[in-house]
Amino acid sequence: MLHVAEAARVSVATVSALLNGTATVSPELTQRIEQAIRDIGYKRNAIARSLKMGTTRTIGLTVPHITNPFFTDVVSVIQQAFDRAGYAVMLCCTDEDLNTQDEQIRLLLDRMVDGLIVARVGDGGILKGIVEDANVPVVLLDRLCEGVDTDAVVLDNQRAVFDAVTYLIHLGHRRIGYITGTSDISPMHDRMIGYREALQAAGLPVAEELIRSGNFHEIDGYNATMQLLSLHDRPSAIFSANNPMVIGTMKAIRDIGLSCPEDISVACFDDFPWSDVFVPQLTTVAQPVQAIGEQAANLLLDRLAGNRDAPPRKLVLKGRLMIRNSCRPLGALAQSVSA
Amino acid sequence: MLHVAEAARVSVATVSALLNGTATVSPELTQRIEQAIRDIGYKRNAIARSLKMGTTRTIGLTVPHITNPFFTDVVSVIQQAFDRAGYAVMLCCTDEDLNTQDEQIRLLLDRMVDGLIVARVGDGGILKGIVEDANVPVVLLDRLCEGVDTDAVVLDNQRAVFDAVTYLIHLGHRRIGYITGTSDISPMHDRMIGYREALQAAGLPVAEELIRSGNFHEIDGYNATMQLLSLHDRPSAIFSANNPMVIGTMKAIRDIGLSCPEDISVACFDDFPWSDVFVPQLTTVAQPVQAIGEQAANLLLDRLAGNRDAPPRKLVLKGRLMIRNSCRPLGALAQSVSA
DNA sequence: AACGCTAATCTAAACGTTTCGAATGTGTCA
DNA sequence: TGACACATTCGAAACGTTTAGATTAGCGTT
Repeated sequence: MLHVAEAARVSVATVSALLNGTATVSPELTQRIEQAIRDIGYKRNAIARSLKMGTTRTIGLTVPHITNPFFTDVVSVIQQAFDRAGYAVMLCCTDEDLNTQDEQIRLLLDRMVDGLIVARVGDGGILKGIVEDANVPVVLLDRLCEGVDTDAVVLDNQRAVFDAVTYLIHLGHRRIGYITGTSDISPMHDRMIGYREALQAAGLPVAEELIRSGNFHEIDGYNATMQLLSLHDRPSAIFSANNPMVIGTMKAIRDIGLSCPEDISVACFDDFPWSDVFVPQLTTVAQPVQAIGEQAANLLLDRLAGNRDAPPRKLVLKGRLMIRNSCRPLGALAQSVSA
Repeated sequence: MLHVAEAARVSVATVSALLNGTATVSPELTQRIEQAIRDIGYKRNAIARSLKMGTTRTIGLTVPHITNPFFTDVVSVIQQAFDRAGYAVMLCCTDEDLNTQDEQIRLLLDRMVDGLIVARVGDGGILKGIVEDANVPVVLLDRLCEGVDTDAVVLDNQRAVFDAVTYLIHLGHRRIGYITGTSDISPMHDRMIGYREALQAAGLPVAEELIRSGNFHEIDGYNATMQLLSLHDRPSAIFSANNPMVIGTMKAIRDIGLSCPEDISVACFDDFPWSDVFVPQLTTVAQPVQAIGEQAANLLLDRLAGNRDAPPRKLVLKGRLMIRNSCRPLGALAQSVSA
């Protein structure tokens, strides 16, 4: 900017005023300055600007795994939304590890991000302190966090699983296996409640041996399914509360020599682009990823626009059961269908 | 830092020296400073540091679509690699649009990223100028760019498709449909050459009506496949050079009442986690995503470590044909197999 | 006792902006 | 003609660091 000012024979203050439109500058100087900018190929240094202004027009986004199709989609939507608003997005993957998350949040804060969108992990770690200090607005994504009172966008997980399991019950299933991630995060907790309540509402017992948990990875789904299938009174259906884990479920079913849906019905959380292309077409609970991403972005953008004092807003969106053909009717129902 | 210095009754220079280890400071002052840092909860401001140092420990990464499973995986690997090295990653999605890409690169450069990894779009746009000015190192990912001479990591696309199409020919296929993305990017260009050469090497004619192109989206694959399947002498196999488009291919086959592989064989580029779980298990060309991401990160980290003057390095990795069961043998071969 | 050496610490300038308040010039009005 | 308002431009401080060079203190030598 100094060079531009010299070349245009004006002060840096005038150049700045022109660039920001903070004061009127005469047509003559405008002309000279613009010429100088072109000649020099000048680009305003956003770092210096950030230092002075205290704002970086950058936000931080942390998710457990970007390869989880739910997060892939949500990240994509969020990125686009902030791109439109002229913000850059720093992306971090926490790998479901609390220490990693804390470290990354610190990294982002050091870099003076204007806001944070967090699909948190563990108990939230330093998040609590950050929200309380209230210097940078935080939006919780997908997962609430006990003791952290801030904007959030989540799914009505309990209801979504309740509906899915009720659907299985209506098909005639009585023993329904349930595979969950670690229950320290709210969606897993709420989904489990949905499962139990659906059974109870139908007057069915909750058999603890049908509930298995793992650490969100394909291999965990595989192992959990293997255990369920080797039960002497094995379930006729399995619901997987996590998308990557259902891949393991399908592989286990195949490896054990069974087939879906003939021998065992399968449904899972989170839709994905391939789900209605292949056989079996998987019945899933689809999250409104577009809406989730946009709402999260909007909440944060609203705070960034200056609306700091409004009380925390919690948006709860509805899932949608995508009924395909990976679950088959049992007993009397099966006969009436096959007849 | 000023507050810390005051609280510890030292100068800011001493605090800085301690924090950076650039000079020895006495045990006594060390003690006082560390205490003050704890008391105040001081965090070093990375923006001010960046301004002074001219480095942000942040890199920019642009890809066309993060939802394309190839890019999802590569982005994930790259993010992890830079995270380990203490760098933050700014992610941008260009949506296959050159103007968007130019704008995002400018945005990243304004923010003084230390380096750039670009899966470019169109003809590269302002990339050329940036590489020539050589202020910030650039690594090309997946796609080379004419006239842009810099580090790059790409696949041997020609060879990969050559192998895949040759495999189809060995199965007895003579009319092989080919669906490509827009040919202005190097992988699409090279893959097409691989297709043509495989046919020629086998003494087969290249029938132009069997070649269709689209814009990388599912719907384009759908339309292209519909056209191929309504040819009066329709192909017995289809190779899709792009992963998202193959979803459209599968849907078109289903909608038209055919089935894969019985009526038509399908193979495509890019492997994905679901490919060996469902029916048909898709035969794909798997890219070594882990290696691609790591190599790209390493090339850039090497430049960032100071190795600026080495000539551009171009890494060409090999794809791997994952043979599953979406392609069936034809003619005499089919009989010998079914016998 | 004066000197030089080393180690520890400090002062102050710089990085590239923004912005406040002052300075300058021009035209209007009494 | 002098006072005043207004529009335009400028000088300089500030944002929070790093760092070169200056200063100081401590200590062994001669």
